[in-house]
Amino acid sequence: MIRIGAATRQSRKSMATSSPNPTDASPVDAGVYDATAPAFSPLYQQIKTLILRSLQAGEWKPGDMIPSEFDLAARFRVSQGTVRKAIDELATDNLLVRRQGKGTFVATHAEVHTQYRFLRLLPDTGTLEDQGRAERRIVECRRLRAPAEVARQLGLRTGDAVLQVKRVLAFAGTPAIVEELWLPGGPFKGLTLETLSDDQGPMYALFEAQFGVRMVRALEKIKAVSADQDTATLLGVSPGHPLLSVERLAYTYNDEPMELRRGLYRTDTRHYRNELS
Amino acid sequence: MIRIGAATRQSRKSMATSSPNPTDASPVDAGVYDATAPAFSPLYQQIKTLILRSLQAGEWKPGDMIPSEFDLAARFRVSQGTVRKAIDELATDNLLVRRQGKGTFVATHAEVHTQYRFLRLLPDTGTLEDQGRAERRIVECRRLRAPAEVARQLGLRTGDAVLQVKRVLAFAGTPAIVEELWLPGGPFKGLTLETLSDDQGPMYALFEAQFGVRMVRALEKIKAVSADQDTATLLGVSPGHPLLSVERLAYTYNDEPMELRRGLYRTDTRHYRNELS
DNA sequence: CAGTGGTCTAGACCACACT
DNA sequence: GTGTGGTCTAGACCACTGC
Repeated sequence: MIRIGAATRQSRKSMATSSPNPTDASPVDAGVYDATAPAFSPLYQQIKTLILRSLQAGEWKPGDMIPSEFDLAARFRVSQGTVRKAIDELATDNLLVRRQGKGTFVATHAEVHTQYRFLRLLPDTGTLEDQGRAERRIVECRRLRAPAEVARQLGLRTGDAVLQVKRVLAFAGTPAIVEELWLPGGPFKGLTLETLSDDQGPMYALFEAQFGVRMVRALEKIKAVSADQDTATLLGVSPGHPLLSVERLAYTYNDEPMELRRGLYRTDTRHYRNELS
Repeated sequence: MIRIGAATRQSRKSMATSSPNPTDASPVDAGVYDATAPAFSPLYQQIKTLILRSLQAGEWKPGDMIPSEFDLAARFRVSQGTVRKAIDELATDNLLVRRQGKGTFVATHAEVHTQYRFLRLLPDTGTLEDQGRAERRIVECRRLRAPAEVARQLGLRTGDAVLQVKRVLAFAGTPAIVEELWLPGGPFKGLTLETLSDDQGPMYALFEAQFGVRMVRALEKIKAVSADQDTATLLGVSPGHPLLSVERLAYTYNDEPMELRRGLYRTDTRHYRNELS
């Protein structure tokens, strides 16, 4: 039954920028048939997009409480249930955190709970607490021109400015991870070895606080490799020792790649944990 | 229907078996304070449990369509919205699959879509289709008594009957994976090397069809190791070659462990893919 | 066409946290 | 108490599938 362009159901959604009244016919409603019309998009999806836009724009920062469901419903001129469904999905994606009785908050990496969402190396025996906090040591922080492959993955052009960081993580004095990071120079202007070294919390928390860059999701490619001479020295193993190679591309809002990282993990007494479901 | 434990809000739901009228005081409502009272459990959670129970009992088998939301609402004497929320969560957990216009179905491993939910080894370049179907070869299938460690992980007693299966997977003629599986003898009574060899589909699909065992989720522990002599021969690499060790404990409904598996993956031209979010 | 899941609303009431 | 998120209902209507 004749659906065109934007919408039957959606006519209501123009409310944010124009009248919520169905009498205001948009161009697409005027009978023009568009074979490439976008698929139907429910109201709550549009609300979700609007909230996401506010997050990106920094209207609410990590850790902030966003307006109540009721307030948002009023702002967007929809029912609370519709806002609710939008927030539900954003919470499922770990962009928002709901706290009953308190409110809904912008997710942040500066919480214990999300602390180990991205670092999946766990001790074979005992608990996380047993191994204590990871001790970090920044080995290097340089500004240079992006090699072709790095540029490609970060969505930059070859030769664009990037930052290269190298660090070692240890548990109870024993080095376990050596990592190399590549960050786009623009968003991370001003990042120095000192900034990184002085910080004690999770690196992604610092990225949020200092540069307004929030990592939202990441893709990892894992391989088994042999330790080369340099890495072997840093990790205290012999050359040739099997190591886990973890290559990560991390994205901020809107699927924009913001960090390329390659880690080499010792897995003698630890393992990379993954849940399949 | 369904209520045990305690409840304020739940008074409504006892309507099926007793009066919905608050005047009928249940023991817990009589002013007795129970410090160990179970936490509040919403109606939709209880519905979820009931549906799960039907799944476990085999009332609806993998691939079957379950009753419509309306029918289930009538059966459980709740509103459609409540059933909806229960089904939503079961669908999120990959236990059910919703198909608009058709119905809601019990998830199964015998679908292309879920085919690679558990096998995460992908080619570094090109697509899944490029590498073609995995060629499977069963090397061994023995019935024996469970070693202590295997028994512990499968929730059996040391010495209980278990099946041990060993197989090799290859892509385009090149072996890439050697796997060893341990299955509890009871649920898998009758499994033979022939059964396994004759089957062409995913192993978990065969488990569903032949033994009524549906794998629902799994936990993997990943390490980097060096190939031993035997493995090196099977995979066509030299001893000492770095390999990915993937140890998986797979669970069926109700978090019951049903399979222990250890795979050794070549990662020269392939990688283990993981999405963090 | 009828049957299924999907969206949206409006309103009532409960649980939880803070003040 | 007030304000927040959480649950539940009842009903309307839309979108998709297949007869």
